[in-house]
Amino acid sequence: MGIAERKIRQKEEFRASILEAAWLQVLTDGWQSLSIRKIADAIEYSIPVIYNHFENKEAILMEFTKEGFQKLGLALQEVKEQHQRPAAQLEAIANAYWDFAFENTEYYQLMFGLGIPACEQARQIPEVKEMTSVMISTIKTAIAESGNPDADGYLKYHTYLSILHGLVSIQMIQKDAKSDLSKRMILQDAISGFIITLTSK
Amino acid sequence: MGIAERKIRQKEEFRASILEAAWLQVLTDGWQSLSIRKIADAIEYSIPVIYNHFENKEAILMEFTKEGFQKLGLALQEVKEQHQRPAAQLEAIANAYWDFAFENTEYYQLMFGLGIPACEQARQIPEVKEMTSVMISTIKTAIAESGNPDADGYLKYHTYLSILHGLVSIQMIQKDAKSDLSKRMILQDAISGFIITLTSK
DNA sequence: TACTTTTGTTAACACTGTTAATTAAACTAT
DNA sequence: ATAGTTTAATTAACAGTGTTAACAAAAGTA
Repeated sequence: MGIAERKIRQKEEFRASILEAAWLQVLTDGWQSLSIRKIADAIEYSIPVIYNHFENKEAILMEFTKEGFQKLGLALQEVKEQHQRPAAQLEAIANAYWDFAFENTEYYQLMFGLGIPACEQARQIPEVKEMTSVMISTIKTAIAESGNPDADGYLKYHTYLSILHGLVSIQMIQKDAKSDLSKRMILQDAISGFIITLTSK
Repeated sequence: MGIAERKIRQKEEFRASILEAAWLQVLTDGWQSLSIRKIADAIEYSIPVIYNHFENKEAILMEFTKEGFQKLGLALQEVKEQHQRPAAQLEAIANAYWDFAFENTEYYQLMFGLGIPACEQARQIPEVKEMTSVMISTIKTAIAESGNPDADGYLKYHTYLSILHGLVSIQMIQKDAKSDLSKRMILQDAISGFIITLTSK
């Protein structure tokens, strides 16, 4: 009864070809341009066959999200093993994380829900500058009054904003995971850590 | 010649009514559900009139993005003025930033390009756990071997991941703004700061 | 060969953003 | 007040999107 096996194998190949065509599209024009019709066109089948293998478009994107986390996990594990001291490991992991994100922007955007069209030109908005200036000025005076007056204000500002944004957007994705209080503790922890490294040398 | 003035005023009112209807829709069902047709329906006009006031849909969303940054900027400025010491100001700003984000999630998502559909259920993916376990285990051993063995590993993990994700996604938005080297310096700065507060008391 | 199950296609539904052509309204000048 | 001009708004369509019901074709089974 190898006939059933072959069917399963064919089905698996079909599924893989869908993902392959979809990923090619994502790599070419970004995940926003992915459409069922384009996939169907690429694999030279009619549209509804795709729904025999994936419940909907979201399921296809979810597949890549999983793949992304898997790849990232492996990459982090790998660099970790190349170091002994935990501090060195954490540094290596951070660098690997960074590299993964920018060498696989499509993966990363899917994994963390990035990529609203309106944000593409967001950096040119004057309101952004006005907001950031509040932060920058505060950080600069903090540095000036600290025991480490030759720290780079802009660098520290980016660090500060990144910590804030990272905290917020991570918590925003995993909505119900934590209590408001424990979320606030994470914020407190990160910010107090930042302030310490900012004001002391 | 008050007639020209009135026209300008009417045009401004029209524009405002479009934004009002659009924002109501965003608040009700999220920015992903916003459509030109729904706006036209809400203001009881035909579809193309909207294009007399906004170049396209993106321009409408951009308007809210600007509004968001303006509101955030004002909120930060306000809390800053309530404190004297820069360190206290930075803490207050961080809290205000946090509050703004979660009291105005629609604004925040627009401002930072968050909200891909596939990410809603992303926390249940097993691959995520496997990736995070690499980080968590490293941090826990770092804590154990440090002079501060009673630190909360999960809390520090969240801080670590948030810093990384914040750095990445901020840099991803403002693509060309900085050189790769200066970006890497920001990463280095943030991570070394984190490690210091992690391993030392 | 006849029957059943699986597989694939056609065609449509209900949406989306955007725009050209056309009509209705408002204003200007005679 | 009427004729001409400019502005405003509408209808209708184009080109897409995800999704699905109804039907036809192929494959496997008796």
